[in-house]
Amino acid sequence: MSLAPVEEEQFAGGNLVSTAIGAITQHIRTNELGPGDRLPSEATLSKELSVSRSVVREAFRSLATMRLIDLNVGKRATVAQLDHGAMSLMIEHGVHTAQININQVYDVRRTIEMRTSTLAALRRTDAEARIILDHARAMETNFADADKVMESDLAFHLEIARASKNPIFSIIVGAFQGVSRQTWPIGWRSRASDAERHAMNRIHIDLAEAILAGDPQAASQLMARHFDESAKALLAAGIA
Amino acid sequence: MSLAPVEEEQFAGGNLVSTAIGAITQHIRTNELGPGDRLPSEATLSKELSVSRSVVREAFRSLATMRLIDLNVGKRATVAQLDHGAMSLMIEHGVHTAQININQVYDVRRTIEMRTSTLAALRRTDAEARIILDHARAMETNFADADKVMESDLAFHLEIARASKNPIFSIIVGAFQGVSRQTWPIGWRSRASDAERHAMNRIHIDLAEAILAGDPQAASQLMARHFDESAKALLAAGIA
DNA sequence: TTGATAAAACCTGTCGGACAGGTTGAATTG
DNA sequence: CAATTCAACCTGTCCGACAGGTTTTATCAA
Repeated sequence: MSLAPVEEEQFAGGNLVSTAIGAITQHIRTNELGPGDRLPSEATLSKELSVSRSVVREAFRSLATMRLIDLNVGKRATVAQLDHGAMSLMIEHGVHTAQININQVYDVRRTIEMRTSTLAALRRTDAEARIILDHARAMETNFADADKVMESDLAFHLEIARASKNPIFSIIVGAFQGVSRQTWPIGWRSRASDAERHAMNRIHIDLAEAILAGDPQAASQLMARHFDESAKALLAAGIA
Repeated sequence: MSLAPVEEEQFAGGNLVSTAIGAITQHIRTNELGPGDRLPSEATLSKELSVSRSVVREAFRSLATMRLIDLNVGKRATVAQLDHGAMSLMIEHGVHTAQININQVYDVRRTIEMRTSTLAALRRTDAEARIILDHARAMETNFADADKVMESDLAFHLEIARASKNPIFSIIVGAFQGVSRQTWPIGWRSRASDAERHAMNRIHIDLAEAILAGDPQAASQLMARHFDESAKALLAAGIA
């Protein structure tokens, strides 16, 4: 329950905040805290670590930004549920600072999502299969409204990741949503005709049906085809 | 160059720190800053955003913890290079709070690394191929010292990711290193005999040679076999 | 003019204190 | 015993201060 003084922490990163972060994560582990469990107050940690409240605050805030903990006014900090927020920021930062390009994002997504569609076909509940199919159909229903099509598309991919029952996949797929929102309209516009756009929606529906039918092979193949086609569309738009 | 006052920021997350974080990332984007470029000082941002220095500090610290920026005493903050630090913390947090289990980690790694080995076989430089092979051989050379074997193993996988020339893969593979360090000894011990351990090393060498030979198919197959075998070893140890 | 040196200005890390609200739990009261 | 009230906590934000480390400027000598 008690935390070791700063001097004994192995998490040293030169500054006190790093050690505080180490102490807090250590606290979570040694006490086997889970999502929702409450952490010590800033004042308590401040005393136990012999550092100022500012240091503890910066540590807390850092962990909150990474979504490891939740902060609320008046309430104590709590252990947070996994969330793609931190990874989203990271990916977007990489793209905006020219350290990552769109093709690389597509390659990762293709790799990951071929797997999520396989797993979804094997593990999805009936309810999940229905939701996935609904999203696919919504894309066709709202064909005229590109924004709605995009949101359904994103929801479709995320729901497949959820149905894979592996939270890491959900996080990764979720992390790319921000970037995808920026490139999606380009791909949509760059398709030569409405026929091609309908064809894309068709693949989504076929994929949803493969998952509903519990056919992992077909699901995976369709996902691959979807990405290959999208990459081609993006290439046509000059994103290479 | 100038930052909008807090009131106009769309990044609102209820607290001022979130808006400051938004303003800073926005600044990086609109000014197209890249790794190494300097950011405004805390005092400057404090004035421009009309918030206290504490708020700016928490924002900076948060971004530094996520490795989006680098902080140094006396120096101004700079844009950072991509790094798996943040994702590592996230994954470890997920594992320690029972939101992620080891099988899920293995599934993601298998999925990702089948791809990195494919790409490495296609894109590796000769120097990279040699380094990968060296790591594989080091595992056999240091057979008696499990710790050294492990470090070579980890370096082997990370180098393959690097050779894939997609930084996102490097980040993801790197992010799992912390967790792997904890499970690796279990897998090593759980193998029935030294013969099995040598067999595992053999796969690594074969894989390195497939990458050197530029055979993506073989590389990918060997990586898959490696993970299937490791999963079996872990299963034998009761990690399921 | 130029190049080295010293000083000033700037910057971050940490501390302490202060106050406005929001939250929680305990004492009080009906 | 239940509802209410109040005191104790707690977080969000601000301000001021000071110890070092860093960068720029100014000075001075060659």
